[in-house]
Amino acid sequence: MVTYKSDFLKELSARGYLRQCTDEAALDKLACDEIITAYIGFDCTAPSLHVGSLIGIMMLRKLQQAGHRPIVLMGGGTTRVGDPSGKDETRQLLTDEKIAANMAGIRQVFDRFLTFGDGPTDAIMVDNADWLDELNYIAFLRDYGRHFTINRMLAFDSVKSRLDREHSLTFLEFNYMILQAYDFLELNRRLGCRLQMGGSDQWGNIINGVELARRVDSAEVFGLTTELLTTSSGAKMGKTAAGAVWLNSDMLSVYDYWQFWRNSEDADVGRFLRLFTELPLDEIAKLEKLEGSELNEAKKILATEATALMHGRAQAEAASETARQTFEEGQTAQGLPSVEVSKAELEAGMGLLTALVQAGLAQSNGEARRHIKAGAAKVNDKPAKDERGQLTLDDLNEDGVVKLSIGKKRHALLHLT
RNA sequence: GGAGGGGUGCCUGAGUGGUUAAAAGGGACGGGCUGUAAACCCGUUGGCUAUGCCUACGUUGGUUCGAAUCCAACUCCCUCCA
Repeated sequence: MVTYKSDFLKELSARGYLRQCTDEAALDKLACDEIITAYIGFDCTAPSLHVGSLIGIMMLRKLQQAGHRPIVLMGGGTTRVGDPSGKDETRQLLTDEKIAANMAGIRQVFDRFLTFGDGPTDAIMVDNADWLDELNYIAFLRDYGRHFTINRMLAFDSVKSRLDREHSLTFLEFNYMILQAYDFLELNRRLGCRLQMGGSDQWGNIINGVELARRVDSAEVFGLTTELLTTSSGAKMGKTAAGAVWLNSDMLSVYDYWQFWRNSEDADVGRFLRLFTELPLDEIAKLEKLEGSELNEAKKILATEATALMHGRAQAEAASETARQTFEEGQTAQGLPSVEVSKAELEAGMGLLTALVQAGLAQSNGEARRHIKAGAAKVNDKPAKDERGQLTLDDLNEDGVVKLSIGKKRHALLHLT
């Protein structure tokens, strides 16, 4: 491992963020000498970011902590084009309204990780629609298009994998990398941005920007990528039974977010502690040395610390307590994700299948039925065998709720409105 | 513009007139073992008001008692030629 002089790269390196860098020696020197302005772009393809983006968000945070200035680039313009990286199929074109709504959802998380404002190291948020929307086609092609060769573009993974797999890649999407490269140039001109960061899948797009800035403005800018977030067993991370691990709490409850981290594989605990918590490294070193079931303590700390960064300490502690009651004491913890039902509905008798679906424990009645058949469904911790079963007021426990479970880990409560 | 090949479920990929809601693998989920881990073993994997009905093999139409399978048009992709 290279030894860095700057606080920024020292920290990133020590915590295992770094994958590739266009010129680490020069970037290291720059980080020592001046305040670097750096950015990461986030496309607005969903109403929330998910854990896959968290590593980037953390990097922006580290950047600011090291005394530099982060830019959050919202891809209001590029989302209208669609990044082909890692996608087999052309993305559905999103409407402008949808993009605006997604952007509003995504913005929320950054306040938790960054300090925004007008100071020299305060974070800023910009939208690339501000400059992409007004580009003139011919002028753009003449000024910038001539710096890109098709030969090179075809060699990029994002393009190549599409072509290799005999999937179509539209000209629209093909332009994505040019626009992303142009973003970097534009941010360099407007805000003096010197560094673009991103996941390793963005490497191709990033070096395009670095190249473009050098060719057009003779500007020296840098690119830096992180490892993609995968589990030790190689799976892409970020999925749960319910879907993606969203960062916004209206998309995924704080409790489920906590659970996601709690369920990390043994082999990932140390790595995740370094990447996604701000515990001191020596403490992490101790935690990851724990063996066997003792490692569960480290997982709990990981879960609580990571959740605290995202949702605040109080909520993280609450999720932790809910989990403790549920798993260690076998109680019906009030903090479990819950859905409300009307008294009338329960009085009339509510189908067990319907209840499981409403509680988000199954996607369809059919799935709920299968779970019941497999013996995975429980009502108030008692196995539910009857697919035609009804829930009534009698099923309310002493706390006035019905606890529904699928398997050992997934629980939800029915509350009366 | 010409010739040939192809479009199957979350993904890869079999299937060339009926027993096909569609082989197999992957992934995912559930059960077992455990430590809310990994590995391993077993099971499940279109929807519904469910002994039935609906939707589904690129799209639309046709042939047939019956079509993912045959025909036609359209569309998209791949390879070669121009």
